[in-house]
Amino acid sequence: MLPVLLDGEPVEPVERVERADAARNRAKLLDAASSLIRDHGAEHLTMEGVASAANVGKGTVFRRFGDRAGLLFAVIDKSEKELQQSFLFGPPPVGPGAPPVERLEAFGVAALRHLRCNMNLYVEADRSADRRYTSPARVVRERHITLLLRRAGVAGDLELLSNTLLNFLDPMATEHLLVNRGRTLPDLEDGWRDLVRRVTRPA
Amino acid sequence: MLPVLLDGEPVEPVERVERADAARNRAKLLDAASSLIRDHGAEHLTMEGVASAANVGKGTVFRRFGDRAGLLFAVIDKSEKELQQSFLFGPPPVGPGAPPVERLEAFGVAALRHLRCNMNLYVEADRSADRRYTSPARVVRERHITLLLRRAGVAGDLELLSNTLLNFLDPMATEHLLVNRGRTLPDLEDGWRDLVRRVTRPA
DNA sequence: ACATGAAACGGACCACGGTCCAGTTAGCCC
DNA sequence: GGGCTAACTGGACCGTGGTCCGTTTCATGT
Repeated sequence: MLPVLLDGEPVEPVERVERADAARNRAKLLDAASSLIRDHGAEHLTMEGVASAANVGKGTVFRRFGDRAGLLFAVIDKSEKELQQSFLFGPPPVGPGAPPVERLEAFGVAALRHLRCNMNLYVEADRSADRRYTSPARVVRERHITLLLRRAGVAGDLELLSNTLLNFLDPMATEHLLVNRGRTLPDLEDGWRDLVRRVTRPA
Repeated sequence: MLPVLLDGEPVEPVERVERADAARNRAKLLDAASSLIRDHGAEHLTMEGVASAANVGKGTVFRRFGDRAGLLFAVIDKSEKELQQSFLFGPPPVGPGAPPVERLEAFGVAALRHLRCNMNLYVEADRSADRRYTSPARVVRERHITLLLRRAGVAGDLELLSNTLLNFLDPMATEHLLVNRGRTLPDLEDGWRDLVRRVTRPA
């Protein structure tokens, strides 16, 4: 019995398991990509390069990851998940237990530091991206921020405010400030805390 | 007498005049590009297409405009200049004469409406861009916002605050909210005014 | 074991952005 | 006008992201 499809919703409840060879290739490709990135930098990663380093056809890379951004996000995924764990379930102040505004401040600082460690990877993933605003990572972050804002009793259009805060942590924006403007990480951390306070401050 | 070059600064004070044939080709190319964009949308503009529509070699397009983003910015330039005129020299509240916070609010609203009219062009120009943070248009806007914040007596890191405000007006971010999130232009205008108030509100 | 069909594979192929350089031309000085 | 040089030109060329489709491989039912 198939599930009933009510309308044109982008349903995908099937969640087919990946065939063994496919899973093997996914792992080989992720390994190859990580190595290449470590050795030559994400900005020099090419799809053909990954394919041949993994002894696999180019088409396979695209079939597995969709496009270059997809591959890069997959490479990022592991460490991104760790960050998510820390702010969803980890110890305060970034995890649950601290007051919402404090958590918000801590979240941004953690995100900035995390970003700093993987800067070129994040920048590269964001570059070719319509995904920039729809990546699962971003969605999770946005939900988190929105929740904290609500808990902090902030009134107003929380979706827009969340987006504004998230944009402060945007990889390319951050890189621009650090590289082209000579700002430092502590500058940005202070800037984040200040912004959070301004946004959450009651009228 | 040449100007003295102190060190490795990226000096470019020469400002050579463009040769007559070069100027003619620039005009032909801009015309061709505008037509193609009007007829088929900026997202389908190709450099080769522009070249052949203007009866000119592909190399010439790149020589004149550097890259695709450069060409798109050049096409945008005229209307962007009009916007600049309005907030630098036009009538209040967007131009000089109104109190700074009011001008800031009016500026964002004007920028959003302007953006809305040329959405795909701005999005396309921003897409392939490291220029996103260094385009002359952005620099002018940032100076303007910084100035208004200073005049409004806002304390804090004005560079970061300006960037935050500017990012709210980012073409891709705006498009995402309008298209993927179903927000409306008035939503965004309200969001901008609210953000300005939060940012400029004294501690 | 074997048949069968869906999923995965690989690499030829295409489009487009960007580079290069040998040949041409505009402007300037005599 | 004639010669000189820097600027301009065009299009062949390259690298890379992404598609396509004939072939191969896996999983499952019998």
